Amino acid sequence: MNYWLLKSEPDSYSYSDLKNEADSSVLWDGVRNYQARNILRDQIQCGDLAFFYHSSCKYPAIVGICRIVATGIPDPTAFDPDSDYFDPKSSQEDPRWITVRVQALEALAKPVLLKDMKLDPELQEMVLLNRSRLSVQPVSERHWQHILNLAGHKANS
DNA sequence: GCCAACGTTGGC
DNA sequence: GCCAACGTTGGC
Repeated sequence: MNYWLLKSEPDSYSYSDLKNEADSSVLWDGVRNYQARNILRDQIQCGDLAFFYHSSCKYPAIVGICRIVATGIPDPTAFDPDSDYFDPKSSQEDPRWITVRVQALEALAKPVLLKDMKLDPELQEMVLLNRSRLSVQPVSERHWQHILNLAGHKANS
């Protein structure tokens, strides 16, 4: 079991939007960064957990928990000429963009603000604080548990 | 809205 | 393969 962090701009797609989906799940489409794609394609496994992070907003923060419920899915928006994410170099036979389906589990009791994470000595090594532009990123188990504690959740065992 | 960081593109 | 130009991300 591994842990991840997924970013989304709440003005375009928020954690509550995910909660409101049928089955609280959605295909994580539209990622067009190769490093993020490689994580989606090669590393994320079914059953892994991910934080849902709100970026580019007034209070950037981790706001909820999701579970990966399906993997290895070609991103259909790459095949759609009407999509903002259309990529003519991606074909059905050789899809360039592979992604996963995520399901909302629960919102954090208290969102964990970026500004507080920046001040927390335990979290200085987080990818979020060092490679802030990567939209799909790993979270260590230690950081995962620490953030859950900050969020007012009981630690898992 | 600004701008630093950094990823991508394309000419050579 | 280098690197300048350009585009995007995302915090502030």
